Amino acid sequence: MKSIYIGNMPYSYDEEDVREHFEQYGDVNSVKLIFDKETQRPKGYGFVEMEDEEAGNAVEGLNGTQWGGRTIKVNEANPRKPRFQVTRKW
DNA sequence: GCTGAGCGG
Repeated sequence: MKSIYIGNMPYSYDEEDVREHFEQYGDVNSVKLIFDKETQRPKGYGFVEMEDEEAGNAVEGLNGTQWGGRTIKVNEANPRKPRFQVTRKW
């Protein structure tokens, strides 16, 4: 499983919209969009979890594409704090 | 109710 970073999204996008884009490349395990904890406004970026191959395809296929008129950024996400990553698949 | 760098409310 891989985490994918999505940036520069339109603020109007929600997790369902993101999921639909990524499901063209495989099964989406989870979608997480980041909101500002104080104002509750979307920060315009988020994360998607997919299987490794499908994640690669999705990154290749979706990076630099236009979502609602905005060119989004799609990349493999940085690993989070190691102690919080309890679910490893080794 | 807009805005626009960024890696997790």
